[in-house]
Amino acid sequence: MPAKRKPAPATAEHAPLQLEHFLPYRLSVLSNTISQAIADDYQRLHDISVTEWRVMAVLARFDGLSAREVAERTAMDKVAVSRALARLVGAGRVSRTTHHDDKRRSVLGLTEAGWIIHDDVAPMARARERGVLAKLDADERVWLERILDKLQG
Amino acid sequence: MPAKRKPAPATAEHAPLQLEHFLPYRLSVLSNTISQAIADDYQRLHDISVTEWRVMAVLARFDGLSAREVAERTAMDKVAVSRALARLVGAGRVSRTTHHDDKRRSVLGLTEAGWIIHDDVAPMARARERGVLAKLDADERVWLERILDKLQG
DNA sequence: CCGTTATAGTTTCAGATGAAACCATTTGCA
DNA sequence: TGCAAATGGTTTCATCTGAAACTATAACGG
Repeated sequence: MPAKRKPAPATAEHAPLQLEHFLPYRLSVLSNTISQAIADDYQRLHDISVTEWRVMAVLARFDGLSAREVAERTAMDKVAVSRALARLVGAGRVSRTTHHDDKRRSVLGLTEAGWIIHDDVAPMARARERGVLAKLDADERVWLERILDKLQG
Repeated sequence: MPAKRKPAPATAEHAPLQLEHFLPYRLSVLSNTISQAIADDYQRLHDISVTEWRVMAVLARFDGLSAREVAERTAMDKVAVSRALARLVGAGRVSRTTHHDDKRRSVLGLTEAGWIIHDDVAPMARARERGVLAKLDADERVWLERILDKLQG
């Protein structure tokens, strides 16, 4: 943590933000810390990026999605998804065929190799999540769930 | 192949993550949504990036910091800070002098022009924060505060 | 003092990113 | 039908990013 410093602003008429109490900033720091810890886990073991992992996670849950649907479910943009898919298909972790009715769409799914990686990474991700939640008691966990639901809606 | 897509995974032995209930993922989406909304505000009005705004916000609060101290307080890396400072100083929004005792350190602060931008952006950022918090009732706001404190510690 | 090590900050390089242009296919509708 | 608009997906381009190398100054140990 930073050392002590001149606490007050020069002139009283300005109203500087206090980042350490500013919700958007706190969420950003917290989120980046947690996501980075998980990413470190799987980047060390498998050669895989955050975007690639998100694509794999969603294909593990929903088989046969198109690229656009993957983008929707991961909240990533379609360029990022396209590139992640190129790498994943190239590495034999995801299979891609063309939709028989609509030749624009691809039909995506994990391959056996993809499942092996998934089954290794998913428990690590869950363990990290548990590590975070362990800092809260049962009440707090319930409230957090509820608060996130409301903020997202 | 069964009827439509979107069903459960093929084999029951896999345990796919449910991203929509996975805390790290939800935090990431929420945080990005909020931060992006604020960034849109000030990028439309002033030509300023997220990193630049963070540097300005912290200098508004703590005058005379060095670049390293800014990096600490913003949780950004020193390369990002260095580059943001180069642009800010170039644009006359931040002043930079050399520390009289230690010629390696810089001594940073907002200029008048910097303060004008700060005083325009800070209220917009606060308004966005209020908009988010307005989705919660008083109880929930208290719990959120408490939960963030515990998760960060 | 002098050499080693540590620190502040910048530059370089190589990869990631997103907006917009692009191609192919499908859909809407006159 | 036929053609404009919409959609799925990829490529391009310009920017952003962080790790590691680098420069300059300061601190430390003998």
